[in-house]
Amino acid sequence: MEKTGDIINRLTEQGYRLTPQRMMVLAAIEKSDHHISAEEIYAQVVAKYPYFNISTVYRTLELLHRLGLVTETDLGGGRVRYHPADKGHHHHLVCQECGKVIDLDESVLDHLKLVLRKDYKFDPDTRHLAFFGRCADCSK
Amino acid sequence: MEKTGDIINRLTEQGYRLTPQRMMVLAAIEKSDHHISAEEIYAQVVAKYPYFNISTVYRTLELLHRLGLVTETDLGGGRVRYHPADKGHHHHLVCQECGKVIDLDESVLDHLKLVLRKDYKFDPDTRHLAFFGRCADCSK
DNA sequence: GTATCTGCAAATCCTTTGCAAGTCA
DNA sequence: TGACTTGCAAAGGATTTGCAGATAC
Repeated sequence: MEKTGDIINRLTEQGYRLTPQRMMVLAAIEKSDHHISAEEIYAQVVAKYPYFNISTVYRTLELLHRLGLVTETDLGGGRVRYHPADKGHHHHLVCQECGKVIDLDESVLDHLKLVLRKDYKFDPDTRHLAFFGRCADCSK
Repeated sequence: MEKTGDIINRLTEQGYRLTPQRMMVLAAIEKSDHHISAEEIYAQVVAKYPYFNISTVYRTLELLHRLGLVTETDLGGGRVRYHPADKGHHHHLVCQECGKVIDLDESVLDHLKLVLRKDYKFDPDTRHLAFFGRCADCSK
C-alpha cells in the first residue's frame, strides 16, 4: 500500500493532520480499482466506524483534490467520482443506457489531443476524458 | 423560425398538445445560440408569464428529449444543458477553469469514432461529446 | 495548548413527483 | 367532454455549511 503512504506523506508534509477518518477514506479510494463516489466511500468507512459522517468524506475529498492527490471526474448522472491521481491516466466510455463505464486506452486519443492543442489552443485534461454513448450490450 | 415550426409539427403529429408554455420553452431553446439550462429557460419564460413554473420546463424538456427533438448534454457542474437536435452536431471543449464552452468541428472526431466503434464496440453519441481541460486564456 | 478536524443538523442546489385544477383538441 | 397539462407544494438526492465539541501534534 505504498501509494496510500505517499498521499499520507504529502498530507503531513503540508501540515495537515492524519486522522483515522482520513486514513479510512484514503484506504477506500486506494482499494477501489475503479472510480469511487463519495457515497461508496462513506458506505465502506461507516461499516467500520459507525459515527463516521458523510460530510467528512466530502471535506476530505475536497482537500485531496486541492492538493492534487485525487482526480475528480464528472461522468454525468449528477455524481462526481474520484480516483487517486497517481494511478495513471485513462479515459472512459460511459454508456448512457446502462451506466456502465469502460476504460479506454490512452493512446487512442493521441491524435485528437494533438489537434485540440494545435488548432484550438485547448489543453485537454489528459487524465480523464469521457465519451458518452451506448455500449455493445445496449446496442443489441 | 422554421425550426420551431418543425418541432411544433412533430409534437402535434404525435398527439401532444400545443400549449403557450411549451411554445415559450421552445422559443427560448431556439433563441439561445448555445446550450441552455433549465434554469435559464425558466428565467426567460417567467419574465413574460409570471405564473410559469420550473417543473413545466423539466417536463417539457423530458418530452422533447424523448421525442428526439432536443439533445441533453451533461457538461459537468451538476447541470444538464439542452440544444435543439436539428441544429447540427458538434462537440464541446469545456474549460474547467473559467467554464467557457468552445464548439468543436465534428470532423475532428472522425478517426476516434471509428476506433471506438471498431475496437470497443462502443457507439458514441455523435451529437455531443465533451472534453474537459483548459482553454487558451486560462493556460496563460 | 490550540489550530485543525469531526459529527451533527440544517441548508442549498438541481430535479422529480403527487395531486387537484385548468385547458387544448 | 376527456385526456393531457399545468401550477403548486412537497419530496428527493447530492453536496455544502455553521457551529460546538473533540483531537492530532
